[in-house]
Formats: sequence, C-alpha cells, structure tokens
Amino acid sequence: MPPPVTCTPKLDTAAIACFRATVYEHYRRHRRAMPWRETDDPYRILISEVMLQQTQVPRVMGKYGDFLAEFPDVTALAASSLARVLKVWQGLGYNRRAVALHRLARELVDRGGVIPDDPTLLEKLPGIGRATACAIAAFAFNRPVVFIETNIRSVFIHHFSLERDVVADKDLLPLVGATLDRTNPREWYWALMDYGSYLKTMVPNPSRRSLGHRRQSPFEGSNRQLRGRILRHLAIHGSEDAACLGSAVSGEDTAVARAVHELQIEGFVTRWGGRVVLGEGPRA
DNA sequence: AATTCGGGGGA
DNA sequence: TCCCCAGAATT
Repeated sequence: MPPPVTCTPKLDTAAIACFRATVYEHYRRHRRAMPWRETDDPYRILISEVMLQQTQVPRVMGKYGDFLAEFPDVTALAASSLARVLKVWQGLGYNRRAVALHRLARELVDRGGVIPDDPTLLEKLPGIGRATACAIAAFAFNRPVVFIETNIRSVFIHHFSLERDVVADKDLLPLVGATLDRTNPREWYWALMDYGSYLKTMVPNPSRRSLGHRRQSPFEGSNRQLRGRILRHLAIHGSEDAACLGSAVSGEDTAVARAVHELQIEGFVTRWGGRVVLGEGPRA
C-alpha cells in the first residue's frame, strides 16, 4: 500500500505502461456492452452522450432504443414537435436536455445536418459542454481528445492515490493526456470509463476526493420535483387548464404558477388562452 | 465558485 | 436514509 500522494505525480514510461495495462486488462475481462458502442453514426453517439449526462448507463439503455425509433436521424428530430420529444424523453430526468437536443437538431439541419468532429465546434451547440463534446469527438470520430468526466476522474484519483480535497480537474488533465492511448482513443476511453464505473462498486466513490465535489440538495419536496410533476402531467394530457394544474399535480397554486412561468421562459411550455400547453403550442 | 436542474436504483 | 449518476447553464 503506497503512501498517499499529495501532489500530482510526473509519470515515467513504466508508470504509464503499468497504468494502461491495468485499465486494458479490466476492459478485456469486464467490458460493458452498450448499443451506442455498436455504431459509428455520430448522431446516435451524440444522442447517447446527452442522455448519459448525470444519468446511469442502465437507465439510458431503457430509453435509447425508443428515442431512436422515433427520431432515427437528425432530420427526423428537427422535424418533430418539441412536445413529442418531451413525451419520449419522459422518465430520463433533466428535461431541459430534451429542449436543448431539439434546438440542436434544428440548428444542425439549418447548416446541412452535419455533426462536427471538432470539440470546439461541438461545444457551441446547445446542451453540449466540454465533456460531452470531447466524448463525441472520441467515440464518434476516434479523435485523441483529452477530457474528464466522473468515471475518468475516479480512475486517476484512485490509481494514483491522490489525497482528499487537493485534486482539481486541471491537475488531472495532464495525467489524462500523458496516459491516453493515441492509437485508439475510442477504445481507450471506453476502457477507462468501464474501469472507473467498476471502481465505484469496490471502494467509496473516489470522485468524492475531488476539489469540485458537492453533495446535491434533497429532491423530495423540491422545485425540481414539482417541475417534473407538471411536465409529466402535460406529457400525458398534452395541455391543462391553468386553474386546474395545481390540483392536477397536487401542488400549491402559487408554487405551481411560479413553476409554470419558469417553464414557459425556459421553453418547455406555452400559454394558450387559459391553458398550459406542452411544447411550442399551436403554431400561428 | 455556487446553484439549479430529474428521477431512480443501489447500498 | 444517503449516495450519485458518461454535466450544462446560469448567477
């Protein structure tokens, strides 16, 4: 058991080889099978990466096929109504991802429907941040990008025994770059993520030692929960009389009215007469 | 730098 | 109960 490291190590070639062997050996034996690993269609990989934001793999597995059956390509997604996208999205959580994805599809189609392979360009798209942009670049285009998400973070903190509360992502990135298998970034990042996911089942979540780690506020009784209920109700009924929505979702009228107003500003719903309508509502 | 945003399953 | 998940956008 080596002593804890309090500053990020410099890696020699032997340490890099050892690390890669550990990661690839786990991958050889315990790689996870996922439908988005069976395709090189950038659209399908983009959809998977957005769905996987803060969402566990098994949950995405249950929705991925349904979503692609409805929206098989970027043109179909752009042509759909937002209401339909929100309905299919129901249950995945973080519904604003569905709004962003719908906008993204329409922006791309306006530019010819081509998904860029450059992370800098990908990051300009709605709902695509640094991690998702790089993941798409790696998995769809096999580009040797250097990035961090929660599984990758866990692997480096654990393997190099980095000490609590001193590990920032900016200090981890050089390690990610130094160890990256540039001959096959796609496979390497699959392996890295599978190993990180596995580690969390064996030891307390190493990412908890990260400088940026925060615990999230309770969901029960939260505004998030109320928003979720409203959108679920509208996904089922399509629209609802504004005066009836409070009782329909069993929430306080003032809180519901405030939440609906926020949802309207954020582009989830439209007011139409006295009704709240899911999506863009009737076109003028 | 700190918050908000969903929903569910596992320990 | 507590945990956090292939994070992004806003303040």
